[in-house]
Amino acid sequence: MPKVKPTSQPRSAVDAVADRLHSAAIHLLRRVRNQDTVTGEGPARLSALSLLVFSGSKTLGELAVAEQVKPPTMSRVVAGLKRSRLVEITADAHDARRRQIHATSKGVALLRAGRKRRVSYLADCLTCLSKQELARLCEALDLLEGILRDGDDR
Amino acid sequence: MPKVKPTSQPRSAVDAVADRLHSAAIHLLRRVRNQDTVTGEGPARLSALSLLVFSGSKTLGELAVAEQVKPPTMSRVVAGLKRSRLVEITADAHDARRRQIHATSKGVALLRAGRKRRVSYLADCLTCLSKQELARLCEALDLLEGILRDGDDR
DNA sequence: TCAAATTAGTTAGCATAGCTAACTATATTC
DNA sequence: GAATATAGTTAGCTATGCTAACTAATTTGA
Repeated sequence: MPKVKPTSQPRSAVDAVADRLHSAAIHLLRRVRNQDTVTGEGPARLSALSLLVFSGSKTLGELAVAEQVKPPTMSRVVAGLKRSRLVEITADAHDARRRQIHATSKGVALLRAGRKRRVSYLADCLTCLSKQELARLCEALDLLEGILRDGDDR
Repeated sequence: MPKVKPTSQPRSAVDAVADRLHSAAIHLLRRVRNQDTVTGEGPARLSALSLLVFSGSKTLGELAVAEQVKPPTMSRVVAGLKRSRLVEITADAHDARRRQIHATSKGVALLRAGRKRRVSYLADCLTCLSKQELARLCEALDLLEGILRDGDDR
């Protein structure tokens, strides 16, 4: 939920930026998406795998929350990853209902390769920027990341 | 396809920005996505409808190319939009194989309402930025939009 | 001119990914 | 120890992506 704070900006200006941001994000991801198809795994699986590689093993429920998806959906995503031997599932020591999910080395490798491909593609797009422009983009990312971190609760 | 130009940046710096950009775009859209569910139409339909509202009537093939999707996929998306009375389909005067697809006024209204909801949500997220920070984000968007415009050819 | 080739779209059938509802199995609470 | 709550799964729906194979219309060219 967005913070409801008294805004110091004229609403229309904020709206315009919001709209452009949305559109840019859509178009950017549409470009990048095609780079992922060669892995043979869909976006939901890659995203979940990415989380596992980035932040270690998680239970199914934790994954579902992190990916903003319902448990049955994540259950199937994980089943697919397991079928492809990209994750392993082990019992939780303290709670027999829970299942800990870990990326396998194959999973880590696949993710790294995919990430490399995506990043290379985007990086190629960014090489036309000057050093100064790149720094400007970086600053904006700092801001965005801050916004996206707030309200991780939802 | 990205332009292949001699890069003036150290590769690692560009890669890092590319990676952060990718991640920020994913998380941003994941947030916004939930705002769209209330329309009762899925993302592919909303995206196609958006194009129709933004740039007027199109044939099915044009829509498929613009949305980077194969014709059968777009065929079904358009069928869904038609079922919901968000678009109308008319015969092409010059080529009886072609079908011109137009947004209806209901379609325009639905899209505008959805856009308003999305933008409001994002704008709420952005209100915590200062005027200066917002301006910085704006500059970065100028750069991004430039990059995304190049190679619209694909 | 009319047969062949191309082009626009559809249909059928498969996979992934989202959901809810209803279930099983384990933990927790009283 | 019985009731309740929690973690996951299963079943079954929809939407969105694909390819292959089809129909219908247009264009080519002998």
